[in-house]
Amino acid sequence: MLRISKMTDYATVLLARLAAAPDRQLTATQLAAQSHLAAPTVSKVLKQLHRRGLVSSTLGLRGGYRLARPAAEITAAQILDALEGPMALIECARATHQCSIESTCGVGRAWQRVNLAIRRSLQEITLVELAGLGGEPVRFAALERALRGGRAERT
Amino acid sequence: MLRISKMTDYATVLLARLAAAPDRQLTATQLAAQSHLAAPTVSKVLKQLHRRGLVSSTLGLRGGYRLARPAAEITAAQILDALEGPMALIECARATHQCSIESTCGVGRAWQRVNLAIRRSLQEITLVELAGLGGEPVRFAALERALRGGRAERT
DNA sequence: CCTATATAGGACTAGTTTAGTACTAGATTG
DNA sequence: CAATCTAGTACTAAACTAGTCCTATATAGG
Ligand code: FES
Ligand code: FES
Repeated sequence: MLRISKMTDYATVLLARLAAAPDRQLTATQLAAQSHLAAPTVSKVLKQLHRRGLVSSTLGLRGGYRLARPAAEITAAQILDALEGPMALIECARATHQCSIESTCGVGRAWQRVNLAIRRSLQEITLVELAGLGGEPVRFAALERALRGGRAERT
Repeated sequence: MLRISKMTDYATVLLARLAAAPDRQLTATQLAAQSHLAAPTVSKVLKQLHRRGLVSSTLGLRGGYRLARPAAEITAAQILDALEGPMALIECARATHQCSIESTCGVGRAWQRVNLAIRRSLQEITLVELAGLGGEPVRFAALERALRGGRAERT
């Protein structure tokens, strides 16, 4: 179904919260309350995000989390990678591709290009847009350009 | 990991085979042999493809499968839909979206747009390209347009 | 009419993945 | 030194996937 995991979804929500309060340090408990998510789950996701360098943390009393860098520098692709590892649409696209029928089918290569194209598109979407902080409605320039197919359209 | 299921991968391979022999009727066994896949699995996938109207079948002795319509009229999006149902990147994008935090998060909406954009891109990719039958290398016009970002690039 | 060859459909099982929870350890403040 | 945080890991339950198997039905040909 070409879906992302719930964890990744949660991660986006939490990152959006953090992006909305760039100067404050938020604890896992606070974020859980704000997001209406279970505390242990939130904690798990945040730990993962920390490990992948998307958030920075402070230990101890009065500790908490904050974004490791400005929201504009965090992309959808990075979030996906952090939670689910580098994406590969099909098995054959993985690192050690050992597809037995690769020589004859040629399909793998085609999917890989789809893969790459989607990935690059996701790299153009930042947390600012995902969090809806941009002031203007979310806008995926590249993808929309693709969809319009060159037709000029205003607003 | 944003991946498609093996079944969908198999489906693409099988459809590519059928596309390569548009005038012949191929049995599940023949396709299995050509693709180096297990016969029961191939059969299962073909049945699914038939149910979703991507291939037509002939029963009985000397029966078999063929494409229901020209390869150029079968898109990657249709194949994905056939095997996995309409794609929804996140839970909230599903038919009965009952996300408890939808009002406050806004993230769901953003992902939905990503979802839609990817989907439309997949609709521009036909089986001709996936099967590598086009003569020229696979070309995803819309997606590449998106990636170039308006920069002119030759070949 | 009977048999061999195909597809159609569904049920079933094993395996893998995901989601969620719990527990232990370490850091910081006051 | 006690309270409040995060860090890391391990574990369990549930969901999904992949693959197989069984039964029914349709067709061609002897
Ligand atoms: S299915 Fe792996 S390369 Fe074609
Ligand atoms: S997570 Fe469902 S709408 Fe935000």
